[in-house]
Amino acid sequence: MNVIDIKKRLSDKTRPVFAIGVAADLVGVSVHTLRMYETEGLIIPQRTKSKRRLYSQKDIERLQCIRVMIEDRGFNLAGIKGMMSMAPCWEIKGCSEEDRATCDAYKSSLEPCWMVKSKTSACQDETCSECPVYRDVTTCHNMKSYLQEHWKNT
Amino acid sequence: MNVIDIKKRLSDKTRPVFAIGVAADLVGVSVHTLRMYETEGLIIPQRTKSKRRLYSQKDIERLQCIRVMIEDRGFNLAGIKGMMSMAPCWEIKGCSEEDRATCDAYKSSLEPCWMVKSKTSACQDETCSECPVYRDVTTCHNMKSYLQEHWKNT
DNA sequence: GCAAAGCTAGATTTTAGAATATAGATTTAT
DNA sequence: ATAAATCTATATTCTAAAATCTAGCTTTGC
Repeated sequence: MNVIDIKKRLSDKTRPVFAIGVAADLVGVSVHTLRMYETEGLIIPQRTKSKRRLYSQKDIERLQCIRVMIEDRGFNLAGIKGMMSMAPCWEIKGCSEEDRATCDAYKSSLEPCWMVKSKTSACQDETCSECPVYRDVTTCHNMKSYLQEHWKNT
Repeated sequence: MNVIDIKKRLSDKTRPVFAIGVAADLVGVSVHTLRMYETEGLIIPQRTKSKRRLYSQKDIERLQCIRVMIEDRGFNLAGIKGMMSMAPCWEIKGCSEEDRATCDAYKSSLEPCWMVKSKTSACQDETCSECPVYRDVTTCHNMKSYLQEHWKNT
């Protein structure tokens, strides 16, 4: 690997590099809190072979957004999850009519699509943490204009 | 007024008829809680000449929705307010480019449009409690599909 | 006329949920 | 090899926001 490759790897913000203890320090919360956010469906860290969590720079930014929603805007975790559930995943993913008819994420708005168990063909083979629906839904940025842009492009 | 007129008035769900004490009983909360929801921007009851609150059947249903969000889905008031702020009011009201450029509700997603003070010409003369943006945004029903329908029609 | 209900404003209490701690096992890194 | 960090799962603590209460005044309705 040459110098350019190394630079690329270092600048890849989606590369999972931080152990949970480091991530907790960076975000300013306890490791337990990070696990709680994961249980609630707000964040999906990568895992090592032995199931240890690894967070990317993007994950850190996502977590900082979650903190903004909690500390500055007074949301609780259920509210953040509810906001994240507003994303029109079927439009973003280009689901067919058949996909929509059979997909729980299309029907329900009680949880974000990445928490829905029965996925349709458009999603079942994709890792949710790499999906644009998950990646782009960071509620501390202007969610309303995010939704607007996505509906406009359809 | 004839019998038909009387029937019409009785069946008008937007007619403000319940004093705050009655409304609180119907919803199952204290009068103080209803005043709190109003302060938070979740409900806009009509007022009598002497500033007493009057709630319609629609208001009762709206309040029941708020209770569902709190009790069943675990939202707090900030979260409900945040969800209500997602409505694309400028599309629903058909705001011009100029309206959008000057309207705080278009720019911000921190509060629902009916809480924004500086209103654009499309709204400044309308009573918010009679506006479709306010009326149709009841977060306990499927907010996601509500947003979808509104974007689709634009 | 007066009791009941409503008004605003502010203080107080309660409680759910956010955060922390504990325990026992496993993995990592020096 | 072993100390530090992480894992899951459960129990406990703490706090902020939801709800209630108080006070003084006004309106309503019998």
